[in-house]
Amino acid sequence: MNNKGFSIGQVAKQARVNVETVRFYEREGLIQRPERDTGMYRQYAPEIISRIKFIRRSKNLGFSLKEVRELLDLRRIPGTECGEIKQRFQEKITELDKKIEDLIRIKTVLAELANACNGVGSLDFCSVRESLEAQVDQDR
Amino acid sequence: MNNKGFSIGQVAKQARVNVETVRFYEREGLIQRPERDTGMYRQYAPEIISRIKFIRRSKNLGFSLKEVRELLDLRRIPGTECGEIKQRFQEKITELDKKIEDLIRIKTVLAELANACNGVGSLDFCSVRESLEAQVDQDR
DNA sequence: CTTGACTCTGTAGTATAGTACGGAGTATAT
DNA sequence: ATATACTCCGTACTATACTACAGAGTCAAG
Repeated sequence: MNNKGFSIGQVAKQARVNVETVRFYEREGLIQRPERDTGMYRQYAPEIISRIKFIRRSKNLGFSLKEVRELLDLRRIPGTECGEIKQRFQEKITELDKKIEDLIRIKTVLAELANACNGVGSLDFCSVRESLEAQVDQDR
Repeated sequence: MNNKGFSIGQVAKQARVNVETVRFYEREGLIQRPERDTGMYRQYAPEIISRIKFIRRSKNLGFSLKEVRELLDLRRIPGTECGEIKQRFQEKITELDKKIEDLIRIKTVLAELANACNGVGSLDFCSVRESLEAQVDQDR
């Protein structure tokens, strides 16, 4: 080993995933194939850790790995004009705004449910229903 | 058929899922078993549609069906005090806030990436790296 | 009273996202 | 030099969340 970088084990530990997941992400094209040291061990630059965390965060927010890959690949579509790239980014940002809205909506439902519980014991089902119904016809 | 309610097909169509999914959610305890008509067909009250949409929205935001079930079951844990229920809701709301923060963070990354693209052609990788790195050590 | 659309139950199949494992090589500490 | 820990590759297994039948019953229209 000529240690000019992180080993896969170190990366996995710091990104709080396991080693197999790092290799899995590599196979799936979510992270680049790293350099290898003399003994064929993977050598990672520290940036990989934030990248893996980014992937995990995105996944945690309901993006599929395919979507995350698209997100990360936006910046280097060969032969694509800057304007077009910006356009695509804008679309993604709009998607994110929609998700944020949805989260706020769910939060509102929960807050209402929590408040509906005023007396002792069980909850008034009517208010639950109202909270849920307020969500109708948002469609998607 | 004695039509005092929606059929499973009508519900599925309105909630934009397919019929099998409605039955699947029933099996998984995410929606209640509905009344049956004379011919053993399921009869749904209109509220079911908003409930299914709520489930879908939550899923789209990275909650597992198990988590959604927990969310929906919060309001009727037998023998649980109101204060405790409220406490649990508060925990969930805190989780949601975290997700909202994460989304905003991802949005920031994308916005920065979009801006990094100023000239013509490919993007400056440094700014990409910076954007990603700004995310480090948020840990989860 | 039959045709076609819909529903029933149950089981099997699929896609996604990992996770585990076997057998072998590599590195380091004693 | 040898035990222990780490890594390699490839394949197999798992959980989650659907999705697709198969074979039978139900319903409404013509």
